[in-house]
Amino acid sequence: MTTPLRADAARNRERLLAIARAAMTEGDLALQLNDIARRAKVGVGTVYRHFPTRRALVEALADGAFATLVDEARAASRHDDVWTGVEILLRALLLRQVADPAFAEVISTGPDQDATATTTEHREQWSAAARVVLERARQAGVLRPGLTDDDLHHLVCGTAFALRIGDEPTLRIDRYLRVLLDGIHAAERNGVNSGTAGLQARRARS
Amino acid sequence: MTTPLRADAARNRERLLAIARAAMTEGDLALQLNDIARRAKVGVGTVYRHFPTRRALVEALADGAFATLVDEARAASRHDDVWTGVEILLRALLLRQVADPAFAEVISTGPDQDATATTTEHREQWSAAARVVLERARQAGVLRPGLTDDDLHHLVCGTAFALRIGDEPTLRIDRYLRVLLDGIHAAERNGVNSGTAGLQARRARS
DNA sequence: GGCGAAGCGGATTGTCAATCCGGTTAGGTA
DNA sequence: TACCTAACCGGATTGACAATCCGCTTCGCC
Repeated sequence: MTTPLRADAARNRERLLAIARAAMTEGDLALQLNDIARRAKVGVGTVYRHFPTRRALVEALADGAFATLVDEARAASRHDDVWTGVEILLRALLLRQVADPAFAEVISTGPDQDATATTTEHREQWSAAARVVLERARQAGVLRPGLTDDDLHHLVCGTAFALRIGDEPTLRIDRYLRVLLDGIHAAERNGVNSGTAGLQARRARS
Repeated sequence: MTTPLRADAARNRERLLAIARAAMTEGDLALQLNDIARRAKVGVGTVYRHFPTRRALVEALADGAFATLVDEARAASRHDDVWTGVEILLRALLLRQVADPAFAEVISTGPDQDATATTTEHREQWSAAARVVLERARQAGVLRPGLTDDDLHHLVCGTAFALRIGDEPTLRIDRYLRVLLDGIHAAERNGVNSGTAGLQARRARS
């Protein structure tokens, strides 16, 4: 489909990615493309040829993390315990975001027009794998009713955002994740499978 | 302390705020100051005199909502039922953010150097009022142990973020809030006050 | 070692933030 | 009313950055 990159081009591409990753990791979320070019000792044109837009660069940075996540999601769907599968799934989605700011940016914004083919594909693979895990959980009645796949996706992204505010995100991961998991677990309330009843009862009170 | 504004200055200030609010409400989160100036038929200089930085303008926009929130927090601390107080408190924090993007931006970023005096004061009043509600809840044992005031603040901001992703935020407010509230409620798990034990047991499993 | 396609660089244009200062106006005083 | 000055206004200007464009260079195949 795409002719393989010429040697020098491939070299430059890697160099740019490496430098962009470094910049982003050390906190420069703005990722000024001119700046990246200068640091990479490369013309601006080269940057824009490889990554026509800032978003394209960020997506390229996120590719690795995204692929890993898809694997983790598939592994989660194979886990014996249904609920544990959900925990693994959501924890993976959260950890990837904490570890990789570029990935966090991509995953917590809607699918973009003119997104990379790779990213689009990853996105589909991810939601397919996640759907399996979550649907299993719904069948087993361990997932709070009324929550869509998208809801869960958003809530995890929200949790990642919560971690980004304030210091020492990594120390708070488990705490926040626990809150989320308990919030979306059905069986935790009123003994067994309370289903919608529990939700309504509580809602009426507030 | 500050000499009262001259008539024309006050007029301009109000006009700028009105236009900025309109711009932000209709989705222009970038808030380009030159653009605001043009729309208000005013020189750029005027904008920068009143609001030395973009952040200052956003804070000014958020002032009203922030004041309201402080009132709501104080009301929550006077509520008979301790847990209901918590629900009211966090729901108010969430609703204000959904309703007012400027406020959302201010509240979900750390206290800024060179922040407005008003904003700083609001921030203090808010955390004082919130502290009362949350401390009461801790005493009563209805709040999950191990969560600081800041944690709760962050989690609500995260929930607001989750709502901003995707369509129809308002329709999802109750659902997401319910998840959060159940996640931070202690008494919901294992009958009564499970305390840290419940947390540890579940953590060990995952 | 020659050739054409692919890649490169950086000058350039356009946009917007932010500053600065000469001109204007409000509103108090006589 | 007429005057005065501190406060305020406007927009030209500077600077930073995004994004494009095109003449030159390099790769790698024949």
